[in-house]
Amino acid sequence: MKKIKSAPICKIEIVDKSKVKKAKKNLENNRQILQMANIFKLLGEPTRLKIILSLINSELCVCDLAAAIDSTVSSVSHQLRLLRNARLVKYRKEGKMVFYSIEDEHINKLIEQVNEHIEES
Amino acid sequence: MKKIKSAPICKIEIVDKSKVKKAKKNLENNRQILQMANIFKLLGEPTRLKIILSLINSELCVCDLAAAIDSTVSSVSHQLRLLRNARLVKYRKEGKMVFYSIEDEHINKLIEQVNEHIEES
DNA sequence: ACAACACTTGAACATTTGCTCAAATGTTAT
DNA sequence: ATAACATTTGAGCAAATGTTCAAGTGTTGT
Repeated sequence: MKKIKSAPICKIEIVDKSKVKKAKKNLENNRQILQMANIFKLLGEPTRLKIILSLINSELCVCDLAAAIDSTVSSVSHQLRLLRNARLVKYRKEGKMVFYSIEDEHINKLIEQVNEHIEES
Repeated sequence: MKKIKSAPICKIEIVDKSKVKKAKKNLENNRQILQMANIFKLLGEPTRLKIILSLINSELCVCDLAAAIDSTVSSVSHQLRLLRNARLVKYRKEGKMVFYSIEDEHINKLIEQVNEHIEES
């Protein structure tokens, strides 16, 4: 049943070649995977997640965001830049103030999904 | 000259107190937020995300997983432990081999949601 | 023009974290 | 019992990352 060929990384052979092949099919689009990982990573930091959660109800200026999540304006601004770049939040300028809000409702659905997962454990 | 208007964290006052209050309401359950962030963080690393994506079609043993994502058995095993702890994957022992699979379908839905977000940019 | 303000940005620092290597565990076969 | 094997685990290290502090940008009001 098992075949013996020269070992690549593991010492053992691949156990089920067809399953590995199928699995690799899901990994073909590497650029997309990195993009997905980046979105998840951004939501995976408490500070940034709190920013997102704060923005679910309404837009907020940077200072109010800092107050809401109990952080500093500088730290929040740094994180907002990352969220902006990934199009998780958008902003609107009004005089010297900048109001941030959530870019689209996929984010809200992501939050809901994760909550469902958590509530079951 | 300096101007002191009862400065809290920012020098400025909170601009919209009611909105900040609402925002804070979403942050009350800190334990839950940390749990959510942890799930996102786990999916936010390319290696781990690839593991999850590989497991979408079928269960795989550790060695085949390593082959699928082009990594080492040790590295994969380390990451699997984290995914196991967060109940993102489950496992089944068969002799000296261990087969991993996805714990529940919320994970698949998370992946779908993120893809929808990406496809729009 | 000047100062105050809301926000952004860069650099330095400490912490976190993923990978590698080596050793350990537990299972199966001889 | 010994050997081979699939997987796990711990320590060490380099790279990534979040926060802080200070300086910079652009806008408003005097």
